[in-house]
Amino acid sequence: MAEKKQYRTRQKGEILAYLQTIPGQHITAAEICRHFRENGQSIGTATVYRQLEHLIGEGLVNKYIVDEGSSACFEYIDPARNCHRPSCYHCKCERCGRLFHVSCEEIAQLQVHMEAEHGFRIDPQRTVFYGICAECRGE
Amino acid sequence: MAEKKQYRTRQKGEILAYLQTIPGQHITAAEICRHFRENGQSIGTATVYRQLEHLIGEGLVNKYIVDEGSSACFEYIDPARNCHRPSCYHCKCERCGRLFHVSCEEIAQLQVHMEAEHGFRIDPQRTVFYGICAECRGE
DNA sequence: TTGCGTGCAAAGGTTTTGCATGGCA
DNA sequence: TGCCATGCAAAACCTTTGCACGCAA
Repeated sequence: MAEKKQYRTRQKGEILAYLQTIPGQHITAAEICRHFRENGQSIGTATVYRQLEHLIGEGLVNKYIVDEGSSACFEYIDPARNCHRPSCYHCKCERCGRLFHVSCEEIAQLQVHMEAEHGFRIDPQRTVFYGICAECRGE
Repeated sequence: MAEKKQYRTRQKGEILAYLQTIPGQHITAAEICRHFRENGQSIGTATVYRQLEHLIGEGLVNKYIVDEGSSACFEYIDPARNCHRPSCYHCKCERCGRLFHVSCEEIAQLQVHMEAEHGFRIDPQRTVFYGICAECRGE
């Protein structure tokens, strides 16, 4: 893997800094653009997409396809909180839109089972459980 | 829910009939269009999308958003085989792009666990496991 | 100076929508 | 005769790409 030389630019720094203020939250490329536009520091759409791609490559950001027709969601992953350990998964509530982290023995077991019995090695970083969260079901 | 009156048309019948020949397989709207174009029975793109939407509403077809940039996948659900039982999930290989069905006791158990312990009711229809399939790992 | 990054606009691809026409009941 | 369905094209939408210029190292 050839490590490409990367320059530090204003846009790159600002995008990362902004994402770090909302770790674990879903956000679209368009929303990132809007955030900077409203703060008077406009960043081009293409640049946002290109920087997000870099961050994904560095493992700092995950990308999720949540709905059709709408745009993809990006999420900052705090490396310190080590949220990408093997059995840490994401649950997305289809009603309130919130994103939860789940990490437990049962999921780890399923992961082992899937690989042993079905030959399928799950990628926890990209896999998202969709469903309804406790609060939304209670109401 | 108001049942809308529906007419039986050539296009509707042909789309459903074609999908029924490939139950459990994934196909895009464009591929459906191409199939009919090649058989000399052209059906407009808009019509295909509109009919697929009807079929989704009737529970005969499922729609999956697997990747981004590419088109959505549709799949005929045989009502007799009841393939949308609670523990039927999809696995998408990130390398070869194939989409597999998985239905086993372990996943069903995880589903129960997630609801009991984490209060999260998984929606199997929308959840997709991403990872690497057996063949791609073996090579 | 080198060459990556940026911004704009245009292109690319998928899906939706408007509108006149066609066809089922 | 109603009115849903169709087809075409245009629109809407998200994302990528081409290109000239800017800027970090």
